[in-house]
Amino acid sequence: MSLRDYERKRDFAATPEPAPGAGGEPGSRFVLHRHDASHLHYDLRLEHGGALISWAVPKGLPVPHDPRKLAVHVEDHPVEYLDFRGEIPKGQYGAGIMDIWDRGAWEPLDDVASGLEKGKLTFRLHGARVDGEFSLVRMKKGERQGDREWLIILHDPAGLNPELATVGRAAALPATVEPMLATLAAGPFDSPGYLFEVKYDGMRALARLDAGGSLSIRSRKGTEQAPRFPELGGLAGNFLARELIADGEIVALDERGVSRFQLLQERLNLTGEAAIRSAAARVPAYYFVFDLLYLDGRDLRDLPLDERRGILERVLLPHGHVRLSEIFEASGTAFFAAARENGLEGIMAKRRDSPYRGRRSRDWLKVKVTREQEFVVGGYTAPAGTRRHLGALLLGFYEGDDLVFAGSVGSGFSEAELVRLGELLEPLASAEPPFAAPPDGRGVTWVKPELVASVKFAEWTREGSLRQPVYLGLRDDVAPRDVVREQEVDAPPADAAKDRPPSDAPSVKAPLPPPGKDSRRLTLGGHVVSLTHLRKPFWPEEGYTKFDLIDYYYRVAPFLLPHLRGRPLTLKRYPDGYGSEPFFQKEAPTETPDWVNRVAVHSEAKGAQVDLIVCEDAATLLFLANIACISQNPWLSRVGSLESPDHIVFDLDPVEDGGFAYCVEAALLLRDKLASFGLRGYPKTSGASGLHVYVPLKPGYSYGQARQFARVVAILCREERHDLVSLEPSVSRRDAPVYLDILQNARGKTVASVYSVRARAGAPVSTPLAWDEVAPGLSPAAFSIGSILGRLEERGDLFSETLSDSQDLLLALERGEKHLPRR
DNA sequence: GCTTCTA
DNA sequence: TAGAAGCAACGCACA
DNA sequence: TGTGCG
Ligand SMILES: [Mn+2]
Ligand SMILES: [Mn+2]
Repeated sequence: MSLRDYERKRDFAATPEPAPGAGGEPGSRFVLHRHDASHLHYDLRLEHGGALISWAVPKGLPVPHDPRKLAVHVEDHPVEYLDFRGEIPKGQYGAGIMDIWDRGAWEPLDDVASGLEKGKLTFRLHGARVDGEFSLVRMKKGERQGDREWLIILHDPAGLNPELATVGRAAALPATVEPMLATLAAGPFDSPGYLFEVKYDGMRALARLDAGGSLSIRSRKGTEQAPRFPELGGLAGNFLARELIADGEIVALDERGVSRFQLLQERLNLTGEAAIRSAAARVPAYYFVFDLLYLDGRDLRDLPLDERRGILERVLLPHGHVRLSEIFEASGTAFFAAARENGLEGIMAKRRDSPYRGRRSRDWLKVKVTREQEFVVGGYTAPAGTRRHLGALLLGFYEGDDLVFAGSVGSGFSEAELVRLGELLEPLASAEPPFAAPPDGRGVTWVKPELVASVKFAEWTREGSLRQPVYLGLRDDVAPRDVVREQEVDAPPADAAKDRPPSDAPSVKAPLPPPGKDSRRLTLGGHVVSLTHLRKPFWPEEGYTKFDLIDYYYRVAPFLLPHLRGRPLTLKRYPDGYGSEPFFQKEAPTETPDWVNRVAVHSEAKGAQVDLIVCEDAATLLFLANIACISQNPWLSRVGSLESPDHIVFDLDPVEDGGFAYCVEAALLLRDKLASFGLRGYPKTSGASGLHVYVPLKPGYSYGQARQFARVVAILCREERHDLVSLEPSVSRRDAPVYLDILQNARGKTVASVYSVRARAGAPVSTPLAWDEVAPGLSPAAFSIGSILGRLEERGDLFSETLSDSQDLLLALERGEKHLPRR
């Protein structure tokens, strides 16, 4: 079928629908339109042979309970229709609102041409909402509508995922929202608790799309930007959403693809549609989206950043002028170095667990390559020599109600900019200096503090003025009263949860609803996790099922994830429950969803790189629980510094069953030995039979160094209590009731993490302890999936300091020397 | 628990 | 088509 | 260089 029918039915002067165009590269995309015309229906369009083969699907896609639905074959549409959404005016063909319900790639499972001919086409849709196998089958001739009636049949009923409708909390679309602002950080840092992102150099903007399709794009100051950027008018076509609020940065890109505010400037001082259109052609703007605050009836702002980002990636289809911000998961320092090399302005570091708050926050940090910030223009000096219009701008920032003088900037102006500044400043002239403590006023024209300029500079002098300032441009998206001196804060500790008011402290999640069936699909952070065999007994004596294991990990995730992030895992799987034969697995199995993070590690045996799973989010944790990983077994080091452990582990195992009380005694001995080096150890039950004591380390020690130090401490313990502590790896030669194992401090070795469930009777959990709990009477069985959540709610994460209390071994050795026994 | 190989 | 196999593998310490 | 250990 050619596009002739399509063209014949439409008047392109009257409908916003696209006229057939060049077509572009051939592909195999599909779109499912929701078409609110005389009857609400859906239109499925499959890209093939330079056009879209189209079916009207009156009752929508087939669903599990109704897997066969009518589809009416209609005229081919041009490929430009893939992106189309809008209102077709009354009187036109197909009048009504056309919206994109899903789209993506389709994959024919047999030959398309012959399938169309024969009347049977089987294919998969890989959309953002739908991922499943379907057939289109032509019904027998002779019925009404000739041979236009087909059936669309769903083959795998697991295919559809409406779960995004329950993320966040129900709320009406807010009329306005305040943007979350970042705090300046002193320098780059590494922390698995943070997401690192390109810092775009442009104009911050919140985009709001309502159910009627109208788009508003607001600057930080709240002024409407949409008319300035007609190329962003199609933003709705980039989102699988009917209503949304997104946060991002409008930028102009240089030839290397780097955003530069100076380029965007050309777009900011225009009036008149024609001028805007021609500037848009010369300097196109792009909107880089980095956050999603609202989606189709759900307010997402209280969700952690990780989850918001996951949902954003799921509903945003980056193309054209709307893009997704670039992030970097692992090392902030490495990313910063790369950013500097590539001429970026800097990087952002955002706490993964932070909610979106409409104010300046330390949860978002910016690390700048060059120092640059906004200043209020408070006056200008007369030109000298050949310079015209003005010499320098006098700059200030607000401290409370006072405008504080910060120096003058006299370079960075083009001739045209001098002219423009002269025109803008003249009417603002004022007899009174705006500064609270004005500098020498000779030759200065004071102005009302209304203009805001962006200025780059080398540093602040001790007197509080700018060294080597360079003018970058005016910006009208920042209110003068919001201009303050940006104060640097120190890089946060590696711990995501320390130095943090309790408002954002983790809390136990509400339980998942109990399973009605044996399987279920759950959407978490925009990822769909398939949960299976939910009613399989995993602890038959206690009546715990696999669902109970999954539910436990779901609820404990806010506490556990900070301890897992960045660490490769060794999987130990018990498909038939805690008493069954487990098997180990390192390489991510083929069925691992593609959204699960991995790190490539060289495998000696395979002589190749092997992808190990790194658990960064709750969805991954539930995937692991579903494949019967009862405990989580992370490395002692993290992605980015895999050769360098961030803690030492002392593993205290009772040599004989029931020897836990000896472990308690040995742990107290160990604590004292560590204290003699000035070190703090953090105890937890292993959950199985013994205790673990962690000593968090400063970055940079090798596994060998960590182990060597652990050995020194272990030997001191043994020397003091031959009768209590054995260091003997050989089981048969242990001559004391506790084996103090330091050999786990090696690359690739793992220890059951804190909050891990153990494959033991009663489903015990590895539980952090306060030292005063490490005392006679302590029982590891007291902490289990049935009992630990209350404790967590009450006491918080007693292990959070293992992520921040990094200790220096050289210092420890110096301090310990005086306590060492004489040889 | 799930994929892939083998009979 | 049912059933079985596979799914770590490396560093360390001591002999 | 091999074996036990985790
Ligand atoms: Mn239609
Ligand atoms: Mn142990």
